[in-house]
Amino acid sequence: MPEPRDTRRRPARRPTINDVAAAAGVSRGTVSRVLNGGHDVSDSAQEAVERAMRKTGYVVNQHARSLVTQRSQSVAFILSEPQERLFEDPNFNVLLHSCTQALAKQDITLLLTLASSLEDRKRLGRYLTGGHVDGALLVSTHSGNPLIPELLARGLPVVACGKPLGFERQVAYVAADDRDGARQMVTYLRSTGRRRIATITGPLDTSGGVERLAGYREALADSAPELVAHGDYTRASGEAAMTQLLERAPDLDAVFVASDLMAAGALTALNRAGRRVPTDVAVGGFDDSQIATNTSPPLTTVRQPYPRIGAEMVRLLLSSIEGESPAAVIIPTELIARESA
Amino acid sequence: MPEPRDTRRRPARRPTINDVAAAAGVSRGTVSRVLNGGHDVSDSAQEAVERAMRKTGYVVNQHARSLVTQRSQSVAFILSEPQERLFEDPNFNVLLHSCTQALAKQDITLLLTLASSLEDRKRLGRYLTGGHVDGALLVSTHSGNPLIPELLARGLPVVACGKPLGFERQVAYVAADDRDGARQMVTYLRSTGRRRIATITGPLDTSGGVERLAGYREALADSAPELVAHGDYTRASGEAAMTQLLERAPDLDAVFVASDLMAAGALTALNRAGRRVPTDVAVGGFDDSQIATNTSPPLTTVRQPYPRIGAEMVRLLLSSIEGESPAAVIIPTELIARESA
DNA sequence: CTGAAAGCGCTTACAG
DNA sequence: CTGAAAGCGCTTACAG
Repeated sequence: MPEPRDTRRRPARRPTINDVAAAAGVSRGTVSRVLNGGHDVSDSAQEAVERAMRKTGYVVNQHARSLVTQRSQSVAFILSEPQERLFEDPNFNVLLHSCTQALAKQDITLLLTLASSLEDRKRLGRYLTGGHVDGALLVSTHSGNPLIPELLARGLPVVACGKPLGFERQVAYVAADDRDGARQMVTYLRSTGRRRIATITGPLDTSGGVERLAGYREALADSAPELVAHGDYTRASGEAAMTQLLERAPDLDAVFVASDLMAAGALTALNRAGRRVPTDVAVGGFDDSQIATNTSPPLTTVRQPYPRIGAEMVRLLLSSIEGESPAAVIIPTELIARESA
Repeated sequence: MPEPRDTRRRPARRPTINDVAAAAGVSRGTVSRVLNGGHDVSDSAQEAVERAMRKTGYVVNQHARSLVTQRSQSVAFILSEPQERLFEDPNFNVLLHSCTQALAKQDITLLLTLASSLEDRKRLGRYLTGGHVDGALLVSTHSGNPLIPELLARGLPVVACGKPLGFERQVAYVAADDRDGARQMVTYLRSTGRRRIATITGPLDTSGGVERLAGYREALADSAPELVAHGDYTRASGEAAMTQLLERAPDLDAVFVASDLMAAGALTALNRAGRRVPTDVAVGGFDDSQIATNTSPPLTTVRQPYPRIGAEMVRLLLSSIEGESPAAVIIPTELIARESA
């Protein structure tokens, strides 16, 4: 009969700074100095420590380090959206990428956290304020999100993408110039001779929803209520809103849609209704995401410079972690003309 | 002239266990016992501590706690894929969701980490082995992924989704029965009278790619090489592979595609080539993801039970954290007949 | 340039 | 049931 094997792994004791110090024949203080940039350390000591670290396979214990420095060297990227949206909307992808890049330069890890349900948000609040992260990037902020006041109360540095409605003064944020972008688009549509210009808005509890609608109204002498329909940034909502608009205002000759993804949905509805784009109806989007070039016809849209937005968010967050008070950065948008309008 | 305001926020000192102890008139030990389940604490002490915690706004410092318990109460969900795939493929979404659910029950936080570039993987390796997480869920594992040996060497508990090629014995994993699923599908296609059955495989450095191809071959008396084309699980690759197959074997009357997303791409190619599905060509997918019901026609496919896969992964990871040795779980698959075959 | 020492905020045997 | 004390693994003035 085979001897019963112990199936439990013995969790190997990790080498500590003491092991390294012993192996290198120096004090823990010197090892620590090497770990933290090697200032005030002689070449010979530096070398001995480095060799000892390799030999022992030393990896710093972040908890111990964080306990004294009060820094975790990581920040959270918080998506408080239903998970489906995260995966449907390429904007998140692009923003995530640019934030990761910007943080990597500072050797800070980005933790992606999802907070779809209320339950999730509670756990997340505890996690974030437990010292796990030095700050948070808040991505899609609907007004009434309970996470904001909680993080604020705990003093966690936060930077939002888009104006955080209700917290404009207290939370740093980076936003594209939504209002001006919408205005540019509508002005452009008018310049091409369109007269019955409808709009599909984003959710009105987000600044993107509110501001782009405001820009639309500003650019129009008179905006008829039947020309305004609402979406929630999903493709399906764009399709539904377009269908609705066609029923209410069959004579419309243009539509400004507050996101490319919704615009793609609107194209589907127009196509089904037999309207040609742009001959019968001109369509303008917003974002200039990857979608804009994949639709048929490709979308005329308003570019949100996400790489820059991400970089600015990171910059603001790091300075907020250093104690700077919350600032707002507004980044200009640009009209990109393609074939849909 | 207005007095220059100090724009720096004073980082408020967080209350510690000492503040709570003082406010409650007990020792730190007693506060700690309340924090850790309240065993061996009198009702009156318990109550006094709870009141003191509310009053002081106490939140436990996780670093201090982790330093002594050697546990972080969080695990990483590692996606070592280009970010685009994460966002394109709904499987990740579903798996992520089920893992989050399963972990939430244990009050463990899930950290989503992306490791697209080599640079990312290095940073991540450091992060993960620095004690930040108690274990890792490895999601899309191509053979040759350098993260696995690194995590292994550091003794971090790891569970993979799909057989981790090259590490089957050393890494716990959960996989659908890929081979049998493929066999079922091909057998089904034959049972409906198809004779020239092609396949579009997944990447051959993943177990899903290898095993589904093996199942396809097993179910066929003789498989001709011109009937096999390769994809990488993206939609575009499915479309390209189908185009290729139609050129090489214009007389094919069925195709088994190793993922629903690639199958959607294949449908596009078939449609463009004027082949009717399923009249001219039957198409079988794999996954039974959301895509399967959205294509036209809806896909006949093989269901991977992701909710169960996620739950099993979490179970294995937790027991691995407890010191259990790596196990493998194979979950049966099921044929779902719809209209494409 | 280097070491000894204090301290970060917790948990957990150990006595009582 | 409770307190005093040791210790988790680091960093950082402070002396020298």
